[in-house]
Amino acid sequence: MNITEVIKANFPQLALSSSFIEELEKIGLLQNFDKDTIVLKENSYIKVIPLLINGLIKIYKEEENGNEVLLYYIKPGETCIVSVMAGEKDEKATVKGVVEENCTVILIPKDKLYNLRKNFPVWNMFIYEQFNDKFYEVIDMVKVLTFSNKEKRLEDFLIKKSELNKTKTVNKSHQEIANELGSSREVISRLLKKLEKDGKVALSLRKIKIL
Amino acid sequence: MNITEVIKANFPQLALSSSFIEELEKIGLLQNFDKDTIVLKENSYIKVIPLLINGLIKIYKEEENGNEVLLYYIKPGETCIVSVMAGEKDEKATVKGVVEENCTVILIPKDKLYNLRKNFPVWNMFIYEQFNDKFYEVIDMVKVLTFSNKEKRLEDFLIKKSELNKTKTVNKSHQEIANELGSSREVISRLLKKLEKDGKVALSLRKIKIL
DNA sequence: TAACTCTTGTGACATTTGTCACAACTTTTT
DNA sequence: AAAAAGTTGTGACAAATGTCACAAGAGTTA
Repeated sequence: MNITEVIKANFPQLALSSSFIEELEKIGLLQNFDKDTIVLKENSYIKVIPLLINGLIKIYKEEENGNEVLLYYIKPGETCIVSVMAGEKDEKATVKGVVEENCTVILIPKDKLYNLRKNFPVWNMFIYEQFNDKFYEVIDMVKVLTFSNKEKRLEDFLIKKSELNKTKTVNKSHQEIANELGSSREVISRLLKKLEKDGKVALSLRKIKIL
Repeated sequence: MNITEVIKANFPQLALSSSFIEELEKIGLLQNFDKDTIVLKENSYIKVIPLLINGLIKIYKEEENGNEVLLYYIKPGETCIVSVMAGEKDEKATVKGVVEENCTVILIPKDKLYNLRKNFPVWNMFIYEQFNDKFYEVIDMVKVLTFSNKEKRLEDFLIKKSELNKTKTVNKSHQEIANELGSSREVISRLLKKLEKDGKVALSLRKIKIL
């Protein structure tokens, strides 16, 4: 597996520029990360930017008291925009990132970012698009949080997560889901039971099948 | 009032590049918008991008049924990033923008964006920063919506709004606030009464004074 | 000043969500 | 197989929020 190949396969917009691919061959580094690796720490400086080839990364916000909220997932073909920004501005991140499924990534050293921004319009457009996508995802989340109840939020979460998995099941405990959605285990259990009664899901231990 | 002056006064990052200012003198257009002008319509294409010199623009999301959620305000020194993105991608916006306080803006035609992105790293950095700021604002909103009650959300709103106004009062009816926060008038009235009892605000008709 | 419109106050009640307590069930470890 | 650890189910109750109904106040217009 070499960089040119994986870029062409996963980042068609970037592959449009052959000079960009050449550059990436020079500065990029292929690497794997195992599940549960913390790839983005709060309050620490960014050294590298990942381009995700395989796997799944979860980006979330943690409160002082340990509560967390899921913000979004990074999937193959995407990068971590909060890392890009923190890198460009040489600032600390204020969100956390953890590997949800074993990952393969291309790492780009932070100090190469300026050069990419200056010389490769395709890179800038890519960043714009990435930012835009996640921005709208989070905006949509604000909408759901404002107008919908937990049941709808839970349904949204299950559907989105199962789409990312490309399977019809979500393998998480009720407690884990409660943490990601900022709710309590009992509430999630109750709502899941309701969804099961309504014929929308099938429940088993650590496994929710979407029907 | 000419473009070079207002750029230097309101957009220091952009003013770093004299060639950028020159370019803007060529393609930019100073214009005023009155309160309540709709500057960003849902489902319509973008023709111009605004750089805000004076005033305040409200960006919000509207649901099918007419409900709305406030997303953020654009203040002097900022641009409308959803417009920039929609312009760059030639897509429709999915949020709305309305003038909250009479505005002066520099308008940049949409079809000049590619050239700016290609030739002016300061412009790209500016867009990155704008995106980043609003992204974190919305992320913060997700956090508040997830972990805080309406009372906290209302307090946050009042403080943020009064800071933007640079006065200690917010001139809105309870109904208007309820709309922006996606709640009901009665709830907002009750919570405001509570904040008044707690000595945090003083209430009069269409006027909330922060103490 | 009277009528009208917009705005605010408030009680009563329903629904949603959170919290506590505890039982039961599954899987893993010993 | 027994014990332990992790997971799920559920009733009871509390707190927060939404909804309905209606009254009262403040400003505007006739």
